Amino acid sequence: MGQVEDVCQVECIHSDTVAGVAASMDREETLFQLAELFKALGDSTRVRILHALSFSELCVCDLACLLKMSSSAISHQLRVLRSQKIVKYRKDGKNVIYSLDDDHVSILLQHGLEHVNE
Amino acid sequence: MGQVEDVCQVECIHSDTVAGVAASMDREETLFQLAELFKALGDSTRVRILHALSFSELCVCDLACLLKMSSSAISHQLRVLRSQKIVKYRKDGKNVIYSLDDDHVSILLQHGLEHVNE
DNA sequence: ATCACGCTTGAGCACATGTTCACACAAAGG
DNA sequence: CCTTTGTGTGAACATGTGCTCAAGCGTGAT
Repeated sequence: MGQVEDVCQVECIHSDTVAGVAASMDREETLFQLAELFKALGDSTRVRILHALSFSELCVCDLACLLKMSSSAISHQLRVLRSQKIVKYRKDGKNVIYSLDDDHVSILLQHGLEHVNE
Repeated sequence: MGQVEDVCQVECIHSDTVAGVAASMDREETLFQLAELFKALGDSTRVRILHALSFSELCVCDLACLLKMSSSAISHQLRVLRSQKIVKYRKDGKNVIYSLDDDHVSILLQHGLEHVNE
């Protein structure tokens, strides 16, 4: 024992408040996806990619050039961003041109920047 | 050679566009802090904590009870959220009661949820 | 076809991260 | 005083993550 009892038993200090909040909270799965979304945004390289794409669509090579990183590294990160539908892409000959998927993303970046700038 | 050349040399496909974007981008430090903010939001436990706090202020023990986790684990995560000024707290006797720091946080959660819900 | 180029991907490795455990600390009550 | 309770923190461990390297795939040009 110790790891179970430490969970503060079934009810705790303000059990009525806790019950109310528990009833109001969204589904576990939804919150998990929300965390996955923020996790995808929570990397310096990916933030720089998205910030760049908020000004103009760019191909992988352009991004690599802009961020001074290998195109392999950029491609790996774009894969993460694609998996969360944060960026979309179109093919143009040999190039693959990426852009932000929708304006939700710009809005998130904008509000995030406002928080950072106090 | 190989790791340097792979950086796509100094200029790449659309060098004019890249130059324009490079001129428009925010400071590296700002974007790093933005990534740190999203990183703090990018965890399932922390998202659930914040979502709960969006309904009501709660003490550590309440959160532990609500999320069925040890208060130690909750405390560790609250430390991360404090470091990014995402939550604030006040002391009430033996209890420490946490709440969202400002409405930027609610807004970020809200827009994030909208993105998740397509 | 052959080649070059832009891009993607898997393996590997160094490093970061989340939880548990044990302990320490402060406040309230005995 | 001592004990209990709510909370914070460091070490340790397992797992996750980001980059490099090496390869492979498609497209377009020679």
